[in-house]
Amino acid sequence: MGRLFDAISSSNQLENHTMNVFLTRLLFCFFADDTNIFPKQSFSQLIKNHNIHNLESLPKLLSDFFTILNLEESSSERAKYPAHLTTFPYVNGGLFAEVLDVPNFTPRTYRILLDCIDLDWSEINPDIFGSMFQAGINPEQRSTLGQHYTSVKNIMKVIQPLFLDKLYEELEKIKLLKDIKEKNKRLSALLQRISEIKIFDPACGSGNFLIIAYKELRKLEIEIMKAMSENLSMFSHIHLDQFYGLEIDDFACEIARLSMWLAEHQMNMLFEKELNFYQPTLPLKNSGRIHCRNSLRENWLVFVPRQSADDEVYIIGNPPFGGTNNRTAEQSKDMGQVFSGFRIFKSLDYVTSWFWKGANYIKDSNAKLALVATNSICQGEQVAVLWKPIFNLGLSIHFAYQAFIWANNARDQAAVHTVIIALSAENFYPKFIFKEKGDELFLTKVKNISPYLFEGSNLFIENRLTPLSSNVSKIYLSNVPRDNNNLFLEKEEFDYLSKIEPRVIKYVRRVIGGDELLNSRLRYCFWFKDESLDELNRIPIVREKLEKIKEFRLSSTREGTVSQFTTPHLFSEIRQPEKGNYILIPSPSSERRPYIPIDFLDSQIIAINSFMIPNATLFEFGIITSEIHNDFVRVVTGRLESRLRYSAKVVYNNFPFPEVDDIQKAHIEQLAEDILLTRADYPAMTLAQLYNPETMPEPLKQAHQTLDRAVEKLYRDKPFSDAAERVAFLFQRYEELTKKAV
DNA sequence: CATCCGACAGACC
DNA sequence: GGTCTGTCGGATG
Repeated sequence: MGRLFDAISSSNQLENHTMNVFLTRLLFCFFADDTNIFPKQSFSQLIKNHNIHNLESLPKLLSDFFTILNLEESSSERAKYPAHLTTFPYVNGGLFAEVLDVPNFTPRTYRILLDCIDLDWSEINPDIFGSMFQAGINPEQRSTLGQHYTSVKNIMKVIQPLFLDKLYEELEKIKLLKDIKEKNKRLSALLQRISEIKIFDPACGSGNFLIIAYKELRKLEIEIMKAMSENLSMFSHIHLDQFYGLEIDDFACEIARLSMWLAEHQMNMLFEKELNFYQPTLPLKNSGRIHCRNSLRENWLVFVPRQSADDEVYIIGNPPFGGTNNRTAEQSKDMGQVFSGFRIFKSLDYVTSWFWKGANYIKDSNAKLALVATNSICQGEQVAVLWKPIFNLGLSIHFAYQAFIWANNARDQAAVHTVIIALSAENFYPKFIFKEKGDELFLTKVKNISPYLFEGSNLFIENRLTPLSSNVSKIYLSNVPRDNNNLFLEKEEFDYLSKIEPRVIKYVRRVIGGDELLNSRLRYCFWFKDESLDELNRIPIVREKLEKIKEFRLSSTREGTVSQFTTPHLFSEIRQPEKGNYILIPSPSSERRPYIPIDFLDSQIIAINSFMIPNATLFEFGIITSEIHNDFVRVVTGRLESRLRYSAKVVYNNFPFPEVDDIQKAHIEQLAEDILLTRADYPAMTLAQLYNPETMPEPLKQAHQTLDRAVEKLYRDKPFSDAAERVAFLFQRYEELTKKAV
């Protein structure tokens, strides 16, 4: 089909929309041929019978053919067309309403068309073919669309807990009724109810969510009808116009509409098979209320109107994600409109726009929402910014899927971790937290779901510039080079330079980022702080590197970087401690480790990609490496996919350190030192190996556990039973401390 | 002026 | 080609 598209567009000058509609019509006809929608005549024959030497008349034939499909069978207009066309039925549904410029066919494109016709279209699965098709057609979308495609499994995670499970529960309850009359009455009422449900996907793409939701409601309807013993309805009560979609891409929109018809036809066939009532597919009804619009610039109430606040509306979908560095100018403008009136919002992901608009749609109503999102909206700096205003609308999270790996057809392990979050104005009890571990699914019923998607209060940890706890050392982000790697030296280059240009060696320092710290890698960098640029430029090797840095900085889109082209010998940001030791905390670091590995370093060693606590004490080391601190990190910190990304403003500065006297402090310091000494017993192991759960030496585990218990005891005498209890305790402490501060 | 993030990126087996 | 785990620099507040 991609070949057909390429062939047609290379030999024709058609508008995008025209091309999209034309291909959609062809697809419908292929499908109609193979599934008996065209009972008397076949489109394939019509095309195949056409004389290949007379291709210039093909557009006229197709154009007439499209007109016929748009003419009611009783219409006198039909008589004006040849007999082999008028045996085709009236299709309607808007698919053939528009008068189209039909493209010309070359012998080559005609052959490709015949190849397409010969495929078996009856087997196509409308829930997935849209995305496949779209990816195959649109060159610039070929690379990205596969990633946005939502599998049926993932769609079910959204719609089952949102409404499907409850409807089936209701059906099962009714089935148990003894009184036949009452039972039938209740079944009719349920039928009526599902015929009034509205499903809305505000970023519907090619319609996956709408199609699956439609099919599932039709299946439920069949079950309801089977349970009825009288007044059996002979037709389906569920209509495509209960399904609403907004989609910015015109082609995706056309495909979504088409897919809804295909799904309807398939469900009609199932309906007939299960209940023995024939459902005519033609003429097509309104194919859902799917509009090609920028969802974020529209008032959703106009597209999905409500008779009253009691209407049963479900907003579902998987809107696009886009972090601050990954948005188009247009998308940033969208966010400006959606979050107008917000003082801070630009650090939010693009996907949160749909949450905020959705939250405003469902507030004070019976409408509910469940959307897929990147896990970053429930971690780190975004949490307070987004969830505070949402909860202030009187909404709560009534079910959630904790972060899971996004699986798609492109790659098994996708490049993002996702969550599913459902919001409603109704305060359900219990609320459900779903957690996937491998192939297993765990369900916890809880009283409240925190914005971090754990059981707990609606407390948010806000960005804080200085430590909440007094008498704690300040933490700093490490140095930032912005040098395009020109100030750095690997071990080999360092050795080489030592030989050929020994006068630069005095400027070289060891440099440590997460990688070097954890894996004991040796890496060096030029540290030209306090050196004269003119002097440095006299050394050819250095001069060459500095030229490259100058060029790199000048080409940056970041103003601050550009202005530093005059100081190419310096790191872009320098915060290196002048003397003494500092604690280095890598960011990020694997979540598999029971503790984030941290270490003391000499100030001569330059830090990058991490956090530094200059002049830190063993006490601070002990607290940061303790289990309770790591528990806190796991809940609140931002993550790189699932990796823990330590942070200053979210984690360290908000962590309620325990209050201690000198004796208690000395005790912690001694236990912290024990850890360092135990590590030193394994000089051949890297920190990554020492803290790998599979290779962590038993004595080191012991030393940590001893420290863990001692730190816990500083908070309260009674031991905690698990991480959840420790974090709940810390949150409470945080709340008290922040209240006091006001 | 300092920090957080990545519908990732790149190394390693 | 899976699997594992952290670079780097822009945008932001």
